[in-house]
Amino acid sequence: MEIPKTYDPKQAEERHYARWEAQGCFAPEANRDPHAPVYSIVIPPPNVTGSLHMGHALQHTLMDVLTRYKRMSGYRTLWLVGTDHAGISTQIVVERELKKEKLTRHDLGRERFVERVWEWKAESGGRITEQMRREGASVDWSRERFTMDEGLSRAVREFFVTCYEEGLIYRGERLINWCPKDQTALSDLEVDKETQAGKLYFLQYPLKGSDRRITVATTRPETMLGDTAVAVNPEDERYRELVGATIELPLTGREIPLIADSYVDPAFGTGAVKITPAHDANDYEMGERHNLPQVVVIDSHARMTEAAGADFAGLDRYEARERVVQRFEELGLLEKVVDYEFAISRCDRCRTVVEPLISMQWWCKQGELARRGLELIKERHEPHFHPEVPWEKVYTDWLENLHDWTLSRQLWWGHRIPAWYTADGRVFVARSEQEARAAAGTDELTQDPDVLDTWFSSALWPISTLGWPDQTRDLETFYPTDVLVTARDIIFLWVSRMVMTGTKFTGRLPFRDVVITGTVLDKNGQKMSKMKGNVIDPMDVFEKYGVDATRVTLAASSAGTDFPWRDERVESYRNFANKIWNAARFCLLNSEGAQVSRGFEGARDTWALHDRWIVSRLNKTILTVERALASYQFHEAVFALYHFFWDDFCDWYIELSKTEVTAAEESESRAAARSRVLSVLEQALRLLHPFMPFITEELWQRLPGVGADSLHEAYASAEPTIMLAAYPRGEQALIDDAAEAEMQSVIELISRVRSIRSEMNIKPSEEVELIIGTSGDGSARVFDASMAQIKRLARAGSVSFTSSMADVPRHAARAVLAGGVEVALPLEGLIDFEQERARVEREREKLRKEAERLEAQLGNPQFTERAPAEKVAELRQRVADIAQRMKALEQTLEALA
RNA sequence: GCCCGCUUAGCUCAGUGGUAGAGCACACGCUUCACACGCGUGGGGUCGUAGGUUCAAGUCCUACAGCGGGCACCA
Repeated sequence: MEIPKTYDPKQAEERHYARWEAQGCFAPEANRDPHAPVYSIVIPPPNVTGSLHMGHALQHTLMDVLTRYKRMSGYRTLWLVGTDHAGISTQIVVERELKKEKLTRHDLGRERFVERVWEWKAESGGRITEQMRREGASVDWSRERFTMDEGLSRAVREFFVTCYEEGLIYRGERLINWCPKDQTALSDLEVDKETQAGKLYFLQYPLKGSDRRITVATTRPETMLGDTAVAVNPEDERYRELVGATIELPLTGREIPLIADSYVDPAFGTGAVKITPAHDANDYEMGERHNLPQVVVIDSHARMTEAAGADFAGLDRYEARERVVQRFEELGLLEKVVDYEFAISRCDRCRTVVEPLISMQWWCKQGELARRGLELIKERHEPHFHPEVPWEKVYTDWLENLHDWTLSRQLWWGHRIPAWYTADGRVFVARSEQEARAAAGTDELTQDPDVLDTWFSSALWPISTLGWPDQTRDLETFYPTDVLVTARDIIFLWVSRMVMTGTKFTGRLPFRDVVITGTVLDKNGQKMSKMKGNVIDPMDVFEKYGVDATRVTLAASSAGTDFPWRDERVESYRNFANKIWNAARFCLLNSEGAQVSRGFEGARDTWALHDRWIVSRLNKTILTVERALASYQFHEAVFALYHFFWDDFCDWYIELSKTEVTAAEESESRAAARSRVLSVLEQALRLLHPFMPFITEELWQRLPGVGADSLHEAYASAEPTIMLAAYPRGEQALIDDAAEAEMQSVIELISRVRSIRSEMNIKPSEEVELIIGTSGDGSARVFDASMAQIKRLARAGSVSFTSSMADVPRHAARAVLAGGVEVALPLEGLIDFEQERARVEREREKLRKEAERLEAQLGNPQFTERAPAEKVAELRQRVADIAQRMKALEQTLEALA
């Protein structure tokens, strides 16, 4: 059999995914057991415009690990996939395309533009799904959904209309976040607050009928053109007698009142605040309280309006700022300008500074929708966040402090708001235009031009993808889902809103668990961003190191906290993949006459020590993996598998088995040993499959004796594939602590001999003689049974036992093992007595210190009284062991004297 | 301002009250018939600081320091 020495990921990756998909392995229907338990996950739908980033790769890896694990465990498993229409992002992308043709969306008109977006989606939307195939994501493509599919759009209308009828959705004029570039309203969650170095301007306003002036401080002087009051704190002594006075607002000729409001902080600035109800959220509220007029001086393009006065109309907001400041200076009304750091809001799509504007929009009341979710998290900790700290609290705090949600967007791409208006301005909200016409009693209706926030349809994703509002079989079977795996930045935008819709429309939470992953940072711990140019494309990493290595790296790094991406790390897992490849290569090159299925036939007491040991280690590993995955501790599962495979299986088991496995003569025992090694390998491949789907399939397919019989019974009729093989179950009965202890003593013996060899600079090719001194406690029997292995791995030509170390030649290096077993290597001519004594004395000193510490602890009556009896016994045992070893070391020193 | 997280080997990080761990890096040796993307052997730690709880603290509590994050209407 020709097997290359180095694993080439690409050829495996290209072959297997297409086959799995074609054979329907990903769909829950692959499972033929009518009583199978159900496991389901819905993917957070990536933007259809996008390409995968490291965060996706991380989340998808975790979801795929869970999905493959549950599928192999016999669950009827659905990982539902789809993409999001991503309103603003997609519209921007297509507008950018149009710009290349020197066109704007307005040139095309709404209908043609929307067609154009659909065309674009048809051409480019497949990129992200192709990338998901590359990742090995075992999603069910037969149920792929898009948030603008007819079914999902129907769900959106149902949601909207129901809430409208219940008074949860309403239309109203309020101050909103407006993006002057994208020309749309944004919700509070779609703007990023940023601190910025700027200036604080102190402007003086003259009082009417007096030469007094009142000074106000502002970061946005241009808004003074829209001031309709100045406010002070009613308790503020400095201004008390001025309340009610009239101010002559400079540059406008307008007269505005000086009012009192307890919102004003007397300690900040001058204690007097200019009030611009049309352009500031706080001022808006104060304006409502005091019935102040709203003077709109900035328009939707962030330019000054006619109302700003002839000198300013048409100016950009920043030009206007300069000119206002200049005028104040000319008038002698600019008191001072100081450096000041303040927060500005940017559109999270285009980074433009948003403008607060008063605008008519659709809103969704959040309080009532959130109530059930709040009860569940507070009373039952549902959904259960992983890690629970800090996300449960973050989520709870947000639900407790909700503002109404701005639903409408002034875009063309998205779900059109299902509201129609008559010529005289009456509004009809309905599931269809026909319904609206019937209700209005006229066909002369105009539909609201706005579309809904992208997150509105996302909020329905777990139910709409399964068929809601119809009570479909899928909805019945797969809802609620088991777990949601996502990033922290959409806990509010998405997670909380799915909870609202899920509890409202089904009475149940859409998922039991929520796994919040950390963020993948660059190698310096910086957030990746296109602007910084430090983005690592997962496709490049796949290309360089292979998909499996990348997946394991991500799973191993995901302890819930952010982590820097380091090539060294993925390199080490690339090496791991190669290790797996070569271990399998060894097994296959020595597989003649062997079969996986014949691995551990026969009574256990006929197995060799290392066989009982590896089976015990294997089962402990399986139990660890089970426990780790049940609590989403992916890194723990990876570490357990990595160390089992590399340390236990490769470094020890294969080496311990080599004498038999590589025997030149064909024999029953050689075939049996080969079968056992193959069988452990095969179990390990199954265990690794959810993390490393490609290499495990590639190798599994080549193993002798795997086939239809290897499949989980739920998939009995399928084509053989490791992804439908049964995931190993950990069996307590196969854990053999005695075998592990015995094996440990053999390993210690070999390691100590190797250590001496290394210290004594004995060439690896040179064989040594070993004399083992045992005190007749049965350890001689253990070593004797593993004689061939000890000889091979310690490179010993001969091994003999003695009951008295006094017989050992003086020219020997010695060591004392746990349990007082002694080992000596006669090394005529190589021993420097002085040096050897120093070595032994160092060891004795180490033991003496440890014994001292332990004895002090045992000498403390509070310890022996209060600590658990087993702890005390364990300590006594250790002290006894040390005493025995010390005694042996003393004798060794005497022999060297 | 409020809330939260982190601080463990040179680096990046695991760590469940009871003998401090991994990967990488480093040092020495190795064409040992699966693998140099490897094998063997080593060195390297007062677990941020100061208190407290406990028989016992890297682990639990309090304060402080440094770093990072989230929320917030201070002009």
